[in-house]
Amino acid sequence: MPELPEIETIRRSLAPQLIQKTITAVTVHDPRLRYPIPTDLAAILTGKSLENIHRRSKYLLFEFPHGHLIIHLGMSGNLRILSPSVKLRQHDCLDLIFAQTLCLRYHDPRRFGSILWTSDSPSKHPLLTDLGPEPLENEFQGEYLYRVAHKRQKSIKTFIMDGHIVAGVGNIYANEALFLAGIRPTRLAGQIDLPEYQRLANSIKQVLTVAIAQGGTTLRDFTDSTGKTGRFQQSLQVYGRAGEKCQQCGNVIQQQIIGQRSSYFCPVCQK
DNA sequence: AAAAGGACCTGGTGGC
DNA sequence: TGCCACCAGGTCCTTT
Repeated sequence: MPELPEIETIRRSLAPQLIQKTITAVTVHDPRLRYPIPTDLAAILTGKSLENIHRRSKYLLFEFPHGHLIIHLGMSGNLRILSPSVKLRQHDCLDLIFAQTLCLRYHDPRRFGSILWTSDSPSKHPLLTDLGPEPLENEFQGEYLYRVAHKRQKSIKTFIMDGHIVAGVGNIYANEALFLAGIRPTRLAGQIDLPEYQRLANSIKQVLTVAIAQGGTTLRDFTDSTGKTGRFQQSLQVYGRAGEKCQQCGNVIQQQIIGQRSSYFCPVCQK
């Protein structure tokens, strides 16, 4: 479901409601995610106060005095804040009750998500330690992409969707950023020059920044923790628009599978 | 080392 | 209406 802007939107909707509140109950309804939810989560969290919520790539990091709860939503996960009396639905996996009144409920039909606990620095967790730079940080620039792409033979689209190269760019925003930069998604990463990479890095920053400002992209079911949908789908230039006219030049948007993922581009605007 | 493909899951949609 | 194939916002693991 969610890429960086959607996770950031969720983080921002959760933070004001939950920070500084104490967990009064924890219930694991169904531990079957990509990795099983720790069975001792209630013992770990009950009575602890949430100090902050951070984001790294598509991971949400819930900071407690003695460690971090790491949550990844996979393809179909979502987090809602509900009254604890709201009835469970199928695929509800976990309830965290804050201050006896707020229920943070994790729901995930496809069960590709993860809920992990670490008492160490989250950046040292095996799933996070090898992640690439955050695209909205200053260290992420075209020069960096150009350097790490040296002699790489994979498509540029697959390359920027690799979280070990740059964190948080998924299928929607990879397509959109390549359109904005005027780069064909099938080009090989090692054959793109420095000026193009500078354009691409700036396009990634721009598309993610605007998407966050719009509350993310709702294709079918994304909402923030209060149930609000995103608005960025109205700004999509190529994703999901195969057969429609390019809004820049009028030519027909093409669709092609690249690295097993649907890809969309304008054959005129993207060289 | 890097690339390609499979694997993990369920649900919605469109075709027949 | 029913059945089936295909598709989906992610990412890890195995094989080549």
